[in-house]
Amino acid sequence: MPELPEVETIARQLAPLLEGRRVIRVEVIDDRLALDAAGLSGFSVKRILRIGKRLAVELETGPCLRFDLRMTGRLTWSPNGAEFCRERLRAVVTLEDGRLLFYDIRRLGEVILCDSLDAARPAGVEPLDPSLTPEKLSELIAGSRQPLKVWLLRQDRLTGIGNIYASEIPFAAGLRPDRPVSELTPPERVKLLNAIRAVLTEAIAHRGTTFSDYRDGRGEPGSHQRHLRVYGRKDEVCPRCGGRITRIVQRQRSTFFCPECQV
DNA sequence: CTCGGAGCCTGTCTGC
DNA sequence: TGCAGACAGGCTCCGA
Repeated sequence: MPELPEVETIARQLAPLLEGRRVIRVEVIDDRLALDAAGLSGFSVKRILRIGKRLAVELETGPCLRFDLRMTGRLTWSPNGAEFCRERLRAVVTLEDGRLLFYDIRRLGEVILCDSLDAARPAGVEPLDPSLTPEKLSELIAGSRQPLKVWLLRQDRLTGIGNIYASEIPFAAGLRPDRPVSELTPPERVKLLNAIRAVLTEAIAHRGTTFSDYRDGRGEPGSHQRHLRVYGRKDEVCPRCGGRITRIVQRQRSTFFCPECQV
């Protein structure tokens, strides 16, 4: 479920609630989560931040609890005294004045204890980091014969883009998602980089995209689904050229694009 | 290295 | 109504 904009939203909302608070205990409810976090009790939360599609809870003493939400993972803050649902609750981090609740319908999510923040970091480059220049993007693309959309999903190149934005970005760039990425011209690579930034930034401003399961750190749905140009809009009219939006399957996953104005 | 497919899970929707 | 199949925001593993 959550991609970079959704996890960024959750991290920004949770940070002021968790940072500086002491961890009382970490409770693992779903035994699919192979997590022993007993050693974290008593230490304070230093920072909450998003890295790629992951949410990291960094402790003062160095270790870091890493939440991979995958398709249906959800993180919510519940202040002391508030009622909370126990259904599909997979883990609970109890702090001084409330609880961080981890829910996950499909149970594909993970919670991993890392030695440090750096150990929790994925291999790829952050797409919104200023260090991602057109030259750097070309370095990352070099040698790949994958189609653009499939390449955008590679977390070892750029980290944080998922299936929704991997359709929205090629549309914003005016590029077909099935173009081999290494065949993009230098001007097309600049367009691609601008589209990556614009699409992710706009989605963050809308607190992410909600179809069914995603909720932000306050338990509220995002609003970016109202602003999606092509994702989930098969057979609808292209908002740019009036063409017909098409769905194709790449690597067993849906891709949406306009065959008229994406070249 | 790349690629395609299966698998991990649960839930919803569609069509017969 | 019942049931099979497709599909869903992700990722890893395997063999070719």
